[in-house]
Amino acid sequence: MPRGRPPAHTRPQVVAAAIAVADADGLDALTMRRLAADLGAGVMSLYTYVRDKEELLDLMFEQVSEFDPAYGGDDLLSLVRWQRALMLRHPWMPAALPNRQLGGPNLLGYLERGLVALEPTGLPGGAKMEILALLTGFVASYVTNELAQARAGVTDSERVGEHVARLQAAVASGAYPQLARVMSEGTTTAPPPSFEAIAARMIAGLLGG
Amino acid sequence: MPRGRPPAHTRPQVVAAAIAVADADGLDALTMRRLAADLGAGVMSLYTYVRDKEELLDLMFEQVSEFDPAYGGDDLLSLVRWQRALMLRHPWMPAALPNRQLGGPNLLGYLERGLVALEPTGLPGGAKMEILALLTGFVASYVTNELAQARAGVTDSERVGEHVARLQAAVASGAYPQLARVMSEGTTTAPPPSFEAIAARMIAGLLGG
DNA sequence: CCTCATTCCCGTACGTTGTACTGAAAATAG
DNA sequence: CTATTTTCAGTACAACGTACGGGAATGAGG
Repeated sequence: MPRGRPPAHTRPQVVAAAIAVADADGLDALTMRRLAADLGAGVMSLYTYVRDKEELLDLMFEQVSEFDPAYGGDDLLSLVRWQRALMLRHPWMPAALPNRQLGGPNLLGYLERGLVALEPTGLPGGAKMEILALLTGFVASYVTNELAQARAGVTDSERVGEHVARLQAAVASGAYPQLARVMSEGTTTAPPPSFEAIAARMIAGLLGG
Repeated sequence: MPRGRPPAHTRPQVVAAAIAVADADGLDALTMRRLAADLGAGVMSLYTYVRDKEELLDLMFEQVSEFDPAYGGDDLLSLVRWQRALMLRHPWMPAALPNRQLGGPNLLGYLERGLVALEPTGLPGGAKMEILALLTGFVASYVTNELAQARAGVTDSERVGEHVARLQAAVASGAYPQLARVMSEGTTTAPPPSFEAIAARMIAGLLGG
């Protein structure tokens, strides 16, 4: 039987609460105090379940990254499709991606699947790892753009307002004719190619098409 | 004639000092106090030259991004080559890339050049912007990997040590055979394809090759 | 020369963050 | 009971960005 005072929570519970905060209010809102308050716990109690905030972020990634076979099999396009779905559901992932360490079975499973998919290429291991990292970075960039476009018009935030003003002033100077054309276009034109198409071409390019 | 007390520094000087700190000791070392100390100024004096730290980072990007024609002309491969050189020289750029606003002539010039290069594609403006953003994200990912590999073996840092230990434990479980192969390979195999090759294929892929 | 308006300098101070320290609280084992 | 072990959580600290406000240094007008 376990000795000592019984834990009031479990590690997955704490991590789930952190994910909920980040999903709802963004990564900046995820502070140890906020998390403790949401759990009804003392701030320092969290450190029973987590060494520090970095580890908490690692665990959030791991917990969120259970592979869903609905997105396909062990080919790169399926993996990338799955990553995009994850990041769209959890918009904090791209920003938290740097400095992450993949330690748990979910993320190691993803890595293994990616290596399997790259097996027929016969590339050296380092090159495979690099390709997987580049693909993840690509998905993060793509989703970041996607989310930024979804926020366009909704957010004003003072800061982007000034940015747009600066851009328009620069355009008015006449020194950037192509930029002027793009900005006058608005969003009325046809939508850009789909994620599937871009991702497929990117994979082909990375594999030496 | 300008009235009032004369400034003790100039804005480019302040920005240059900030770049020097980040180049030498990393982005985390770039605090307002450290910057003020390096300049021999009071901390709050910095806010005469810069609205806040975000703007300082924007100005650092702008100041660093003077285009060097030695890297080529107005084609995408030249632009990407130039971006990589910048990021290798200033390793803090990839990490500081999110939330940046390109306001100055250097960065707007880069944007204009990129749009010119994409002109023959006939794509809508939004798609052009997206391609440029994705390319920048790709370069940032690539350089991040490059720098991480350069640090491999040099840094131990306690945190990566544990990471490697976890990986080896996972590999020892036998559940990840491909990962095991890659880790046993070491870095003895042939180097991965060059940046030029990967970048060229990525551009071709993004343009619909 | 004096005064005033203007501009920059910068010490102090506040709120927020992650987390080290410490001791109380709650369980089991003997 | 007592001892041991584990978790809980209040207090406290260092570091951060920066708001505030008064002092200092200049040119302009009399």
